[in-house]
Amino acid sequence: MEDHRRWEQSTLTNELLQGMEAARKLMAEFRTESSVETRDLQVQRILSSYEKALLILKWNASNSNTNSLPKGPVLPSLPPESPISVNVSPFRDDVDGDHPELKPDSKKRKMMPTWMEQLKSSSDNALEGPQDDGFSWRKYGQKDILGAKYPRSYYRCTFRKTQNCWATKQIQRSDEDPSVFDITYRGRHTCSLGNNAPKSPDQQEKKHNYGSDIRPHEPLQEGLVKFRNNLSVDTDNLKNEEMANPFAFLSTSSGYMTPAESYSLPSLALENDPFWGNLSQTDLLSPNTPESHYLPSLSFNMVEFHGLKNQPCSESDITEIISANTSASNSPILDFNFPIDPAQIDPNFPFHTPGFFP
DNA sequence: CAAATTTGACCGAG
DNA sequence: CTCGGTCAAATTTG
Repeated sequence: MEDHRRWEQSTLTNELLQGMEAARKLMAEFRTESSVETRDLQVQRILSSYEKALLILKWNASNSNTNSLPKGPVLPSLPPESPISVNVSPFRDDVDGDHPELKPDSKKRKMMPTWMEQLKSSSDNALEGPQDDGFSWRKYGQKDILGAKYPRSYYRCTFRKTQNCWATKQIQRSDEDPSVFDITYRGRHTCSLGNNAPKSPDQQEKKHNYGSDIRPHEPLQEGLVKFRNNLSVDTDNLKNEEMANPFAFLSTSSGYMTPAESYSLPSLALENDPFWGNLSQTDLLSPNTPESHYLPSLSFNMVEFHGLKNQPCSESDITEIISANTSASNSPILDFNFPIDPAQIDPNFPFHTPGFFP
């Protein structure tokens, strides 16, 4: 409780400060003749910071009187004008108190933290599938799923062998909207990527073949083409970078910080700040990155399962939650469920600003 | 050549 | 048996 307050306080302050900082930089950059990308980056940061701050405030307000433990997809409304649609709902985590990371035996596999996100590619990427999420995955299977139109792809962390990282994910194209991908993550990253370890750029993998499921299958093309037509695309320079951020597990405090800040941070490699660790360092911090791809996606919707110990869910529960969320994706819901310790300041939600087009 | 993907076989759960 | 998930040999990629 107290922890929460302190956490909120510092996060809020932090976000606002960052927003201000970014705004200043932006101003400076407008004077000089800086690149569009740099400006975008700054704007991105500003928006992100303010959004986070707002969310925190919202959440705080709606939660101040009730108990601090939210359960389920309950969060009162966010500002309706908010372009973001984030939905976080608890699911499960490692429940047994032992050391799960070490041996995710087939049995325990089910007990791994699992969460799901649903994201929509911009029309540019509609055929490609979701963009790189900052990790490197190796596809190990593909299955046709019973009532589903599109096959499901199975990925595991590239470093499973070398670093004993057992994170996996599944990607499945949505039936009704081919540009929407349901991504289910399972297990945390324990690899260097997940640990926010500095990583040589050349090691950074970029190409993902999510689109491969489009190949030997049937009328996909036609549906996609149609979709393309429906969406006017002028978003040429817009690369959609989504970020699945299981922030309930997050522990570090990097993220949308200024490069200086990020670098100076000790970057506590606590199991789970995979996303922000990577993104902030590899993507955000290096203007020389060929692709500047953290521009807003058209829509982003994440469902996160975090597992309350006293509230075990079954697989069927999951799907229920998911579909529920899916259908309600227009009403942004946020359910923070942080077992966070106050020292961890900046969980850095992957909020985007889909409405923003320069 | 190594590393990533493809794809049918395999396996366990139900 | 079916289904979803994984394995692993063959193939592709770079």
